[in-house]
Amino acid sequence: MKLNTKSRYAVMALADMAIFSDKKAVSLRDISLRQGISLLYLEQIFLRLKKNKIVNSVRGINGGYTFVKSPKELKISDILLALDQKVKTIGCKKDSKKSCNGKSTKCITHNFWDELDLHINSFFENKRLSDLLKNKEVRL
Amino acid sequence: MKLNTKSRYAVMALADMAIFSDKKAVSLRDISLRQGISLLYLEQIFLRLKKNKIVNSVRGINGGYTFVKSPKELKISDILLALDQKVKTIGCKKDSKKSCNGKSTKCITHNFWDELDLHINSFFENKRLSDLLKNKEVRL
DNA sequence: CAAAAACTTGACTATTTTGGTCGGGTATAT
DNA sequence: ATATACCCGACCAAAATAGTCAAGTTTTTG
Repeated sequence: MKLNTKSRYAVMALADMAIFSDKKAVSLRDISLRQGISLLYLEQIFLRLKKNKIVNSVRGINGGYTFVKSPKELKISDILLALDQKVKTIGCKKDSKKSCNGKSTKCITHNFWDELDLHINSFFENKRLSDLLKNKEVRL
Repeated sequence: MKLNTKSRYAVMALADMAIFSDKKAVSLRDISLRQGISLLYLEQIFLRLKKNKIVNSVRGINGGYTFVKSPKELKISDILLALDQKVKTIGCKKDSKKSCNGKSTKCITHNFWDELDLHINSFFENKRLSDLLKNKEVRL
């Protein structure tokens, strides 16, 4: 079980933004250089962050991205959601026809996976972006 | 982020075994039929469970698999480990040359991912197979 | 003993997901 | 004007996933 790079890079990039955003917009180029993430890939990621109202964009020569919510208010779960990465450990879906494995009843481990999802998602729900930056010296 | 079917089926199959093992070995054929998992796939899974001392096998006509540890003692983390599925949310490794993204320092979000791994793994560490079966009516 | 049930094992494969890149835009500050 | 930076859809190679296949071996029981 692992998180994909898209989600990971998104959190990294936004953490970077949080550190370096002193009112001004932060450009992807800068983030790319500081965090070692491909610029083109970052564009793809920020497209979705923008669509999901995590960031605003500023075009033009001193452009870049700014936060919609402040890092203090921005939940990690919001970020993952923007990238379609909510945790769904299993396939047991509430399909109309069959639940779980084609049986009419829930599979024996169903409740367990539900618990797991809850356990993981609550972690992301309770973390704000600003929490990641505590005790971080800023490296320039 | 999702668990693969191998781990999922392993837990399901072992839960099934726990319900139906009244001293006797449980055959994969029975598990396959009850849980709707491909027999051939189950074989692949149980091969690894056996190699990792989660189950013993009994050959021959009334053969099947039995538990090495009782379901009361068997941790879910043991099962996942047998299938190489310990949680490792990210790539930040302790490589000798570079940590995280090629920088000499840990990436800004490193501690966060460590926390996440810990959070998830502790869930699996604290669950025993027998815990999944509580409040379960046995369906025949 | 023969036959069937059940485990053993490695190799193989189709599909999907991942992790990006490419190319051609558009907007805006200086 | 022009350089910088966002915008966006299409594309693609490689890896992982989710199985299947084939060809066994072992053991019980009729």
